[in-house]
Amino acid sequence: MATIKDVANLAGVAVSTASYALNNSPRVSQETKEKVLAAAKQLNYQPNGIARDLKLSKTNTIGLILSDLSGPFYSELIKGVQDITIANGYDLIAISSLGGKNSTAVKFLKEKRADGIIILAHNIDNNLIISAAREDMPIVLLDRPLKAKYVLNIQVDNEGGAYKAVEHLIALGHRKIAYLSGPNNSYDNLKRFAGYKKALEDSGIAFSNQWVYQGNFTKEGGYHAGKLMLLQNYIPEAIFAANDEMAIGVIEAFKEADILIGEDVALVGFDDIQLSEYVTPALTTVRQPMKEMGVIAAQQVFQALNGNFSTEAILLETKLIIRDSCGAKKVKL
Amino acid sequence: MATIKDVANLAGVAVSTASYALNNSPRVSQETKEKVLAAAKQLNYQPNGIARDLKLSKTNTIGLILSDLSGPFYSELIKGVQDITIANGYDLIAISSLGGKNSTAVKFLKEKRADGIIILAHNIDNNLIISAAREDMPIVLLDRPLKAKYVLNIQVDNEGGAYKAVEHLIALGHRKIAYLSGPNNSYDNLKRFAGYKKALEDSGIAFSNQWVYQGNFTKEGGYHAGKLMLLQNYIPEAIFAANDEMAIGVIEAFKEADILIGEDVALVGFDDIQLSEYVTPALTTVRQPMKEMGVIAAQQVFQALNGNFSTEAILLETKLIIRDSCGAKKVKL
DNA sequence: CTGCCTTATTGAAACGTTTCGAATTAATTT
DNA sequence: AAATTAATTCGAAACGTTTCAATAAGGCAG
Repeated sequence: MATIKDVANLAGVAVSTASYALNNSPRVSQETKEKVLAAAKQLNYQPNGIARDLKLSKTNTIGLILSDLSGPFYSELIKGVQDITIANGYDLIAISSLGGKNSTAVKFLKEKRADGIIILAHNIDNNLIISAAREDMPIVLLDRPLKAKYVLNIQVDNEGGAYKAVEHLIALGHRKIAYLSGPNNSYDNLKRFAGYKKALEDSGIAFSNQWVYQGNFTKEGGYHAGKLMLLQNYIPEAIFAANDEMAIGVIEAFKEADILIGEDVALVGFDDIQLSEYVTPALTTVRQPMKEMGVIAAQQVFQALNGNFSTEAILLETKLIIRDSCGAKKVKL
Repeated sequence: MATIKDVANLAGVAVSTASYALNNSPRVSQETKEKVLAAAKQLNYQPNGIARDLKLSKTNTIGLILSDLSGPFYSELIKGVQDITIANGYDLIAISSLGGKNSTAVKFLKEKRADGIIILAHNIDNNLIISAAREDMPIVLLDRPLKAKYVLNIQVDNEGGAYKAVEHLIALGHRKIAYLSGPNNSYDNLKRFAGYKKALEDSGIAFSNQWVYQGNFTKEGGYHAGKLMLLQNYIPEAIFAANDEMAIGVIEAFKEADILIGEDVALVGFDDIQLSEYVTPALTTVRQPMKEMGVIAAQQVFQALNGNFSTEAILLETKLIIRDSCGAKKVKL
């Protein structure tokens, strides 16, 4: 692979002039500029970006860390982030935090391989984030609050969203409302649980622990929780699932037992993933403004890179999307 | 940020010894090793990965270039690739080819920012791929054939898959079978179209150009094509859509006109995206072994990095997944 | 013709690592 | 005690850029 040195040699100039010429600096004459460009072309010269990054201590790249690159849930988020990074002339790369201690994500954080980082991955440690964030590598955290220097916070109003969902179920006349829970170490899950409890409380419904089922945010988890309800022969009047994937699992489990969701039991999810609209019955759910979140996250990164660190956490509103699984439409008829 | 030089100073040793110590080389005594490690800890030293990459001319990273990071279609592929890269101790980063000439993907290719590249993105130019591929950066191409040095080919048997799908429709008694087409510059689409035509031919059905509708591989495209059929008042007996997203668009269009898919008209898609199973009626489709493709692609990269360049293109088999939209299940009853 | 400003070019240092070969010291063998 | 070998440590070069400060060459006014 030809280096700038080869180009300089072929063009008969110093490497510094070659560099200036290639970067179109006004310091160099038109004549030599052409000479250098010709040489570069002849040698099929491609600058070594890594050397450049090292010299400039800048990568021109924003890293987006996700807990699992393959989740369908992130599409819109990525789109939002991408729009802004492209508009700012930066590169975006997506990184998985899969693999724990020596995941690519951890390496990226430690070794400052990007100029800014956006994280939506519960399995990245707070301490790592704190020690990795620097003035020239601000970090935007999307799934939990963390007050630290060079760390920015954006959250969805999980508690409010859950409140809306459960309030809706209560308005439909349900009292025995089960909570299908995500992992307990998930901040999102905790907040949604809080919203659920608050809604019950505000309506004077006593909360009971036996209404809580663990589903781990996965479809399988939801399926098993549904099966468990059936086995225990305890079917609640309504179920609030802390995310859509689990809700879809429940639908499958109940379908196998010929229990009609939206009639025999009401169901509401959270997230509004693409599937939710297509599943039968269509899932009533709480929509998160994922694209907006991506846009704002990226904007925050660039603002921070320009020295404006907004200190206060941003809270994004959710929206209840009423479809068929909660039975509301039938009630109205 | 502390550098290795600072560490060496604090530990009172030369930079080279510090380096050896940090890399746990046997050349350095236990005693100094501890001294250096202590100094590193005290300074919160983090090695600069970019400098390391430059020195070693190696990034320990595999790049996966996708035309659109946010497509739901890639989940399984990514999973497969990820499994193998992690197993080999490499990092994986996903890159979008969005943005044309100065997309991140192009930069990655030109500047050799990864040790190997996997591409599933029709908007990356053949010439770019040819000039970017090198012994120390092999490229695996997933969506089209390209014979070039250091370029490896893996394809899905698009033609065979399409053939199976159309053959199935013919076996169900249909003769007037429409083709819902993807973009004409897509190799995948061309192959699927070829399979469609061959199946017709082999059954002695004359092909007609008016059976071809353009849907551009998008749901909207499929929707409009469906609407167009309705407007023209020409409903075929069966439709073979060159991908699932278009098929789902058709379902929506026909649903609005109260035409029953699976009864009034048979429909088969291609890809078996996650949605296909959940849509109503569930979509009969041709499944691509996406995860397997990812696994094999990654394996090929590592083999190439070890000097074994398999020259022959790999062709992966597809599988017809029969669900409700083709009406086959009803026929059997 | 000297001195001074422009303009164009250059050499060298720097970014933060790794690693070769040499140098120093300690240990072992003869 | 001298010579060889082994164990440590070190200095310097290298990876491929960018950019500062210095130099060289013209051009022009005095």
